Amino acid sequence: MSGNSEKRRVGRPRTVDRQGSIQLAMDAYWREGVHTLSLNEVCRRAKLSKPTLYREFGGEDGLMDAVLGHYRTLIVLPMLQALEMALPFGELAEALVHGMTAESENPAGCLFTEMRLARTRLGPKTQGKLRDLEQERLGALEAWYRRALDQGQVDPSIPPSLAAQYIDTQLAAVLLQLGAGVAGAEVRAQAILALGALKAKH
Amino acid sequence: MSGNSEKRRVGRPRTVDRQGSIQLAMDAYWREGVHTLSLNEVCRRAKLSKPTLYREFGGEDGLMDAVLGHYRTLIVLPMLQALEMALPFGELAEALVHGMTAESENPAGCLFTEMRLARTRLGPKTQGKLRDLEQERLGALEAWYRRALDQGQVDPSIPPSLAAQYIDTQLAAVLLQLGAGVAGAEVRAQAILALGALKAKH
DNA sequence: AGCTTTATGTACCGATCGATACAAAACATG
DNA sequence: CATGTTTTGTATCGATCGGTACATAAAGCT
Repeated sequence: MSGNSEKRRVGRPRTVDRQGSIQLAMDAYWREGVHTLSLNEVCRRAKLSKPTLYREFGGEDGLMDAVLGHYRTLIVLPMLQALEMALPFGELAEALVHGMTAESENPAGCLFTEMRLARTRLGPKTQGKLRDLEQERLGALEAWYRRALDQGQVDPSIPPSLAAQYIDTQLAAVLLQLGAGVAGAEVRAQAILALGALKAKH
Repeated sequence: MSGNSEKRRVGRPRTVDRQGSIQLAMDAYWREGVHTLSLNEVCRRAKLSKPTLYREFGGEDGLMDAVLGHYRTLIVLPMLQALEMALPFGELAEALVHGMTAESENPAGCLFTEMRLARTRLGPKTQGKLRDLEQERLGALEAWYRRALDQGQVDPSIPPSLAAQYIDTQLAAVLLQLGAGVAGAEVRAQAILALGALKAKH
């Protein structure tokens, strides 16, 4: 039972650039919206023929699943890691909001947030990965809040699970407003006001 | 030039029930989502043949415009009038949130909020009416905040225009979460926490 | 070279899309 | 009742949708 995963392969070798296509698809979904692109248009953007998309990803659901995974490693994980920084709650929160509202090469808004808003129209794989991402994010936010709680920086009367949901909601609102074209400064002011509600009264 | 608007009419009289169709269309859009229904399906729900829809409303854009107008008089205006009540800011805010998160015969979420999130996919008339509704709503919220300011109930360091935007954002977040299936109690707790950030410190 | 195996995209499928031409229906008028 | 006028929905349009059969290309094997 030597698990020789390198199975013997003969015939024409693969030439499909999966990672490249995933990147292109992510760009397209991000820039033009998840639900505005038909499958044909997605194929055009990702430089995939339609049968290749079905062969490699099993359909649009599989492609979105892969795109979401790519988005996680590229965007979500770095943001969650930023939560580990040893900064006072208020400062880290402001830094976070500043980072989100700053000018960026990426399109405004957030693929993750957009998908969350219309999850019923997503395939089962994509919905599953979306749920996983939400859990991961909520967990990280709750851990952050608990650490701040230990240091007396936040309001102890707020349950950490509620606080995590609240932060999640507020950060999603930031991205939504940015996506809708609201000016960064205004969004920032609102977000800082909202997150300030969590700070410890003294 | 007697503006006799009652133009002479001969021939077959109209049998189309505009108001009824608008109501049916609103129900359908609300319950099943604005962007999930094809024009054919909308016609089926609204009990309109497709040519009738084009004749009476000029297309889906016109129908949505009419639906949004109906929604305004039915849902938005009563809510804006509730802001006129002579209650302390905090109490009125809580009452508002309670009203929104309470069980209702209407579908969860909000047609207005859903349209705002994907306005780029709406027709020009609908987008225009959407902008008008937003202005009206923001104006009412700002007036509410100013009144509360006069009575020392809210934080004077927050500009009323920012406060109005903030409240608007938070109420939209409430409806979004409800539409996503989050439990009413959790949504309520978050909203009250968020709106509490506006209260005057003493 | 000839054969086998795998990868690839053209070209096509039926269904449905948004949009409209037009004939039948329903009434007022003469 | 016959005629004129307006309303209404059937039946149809070309385009595009998501999805796939199949001929061709490109490699290894003998």
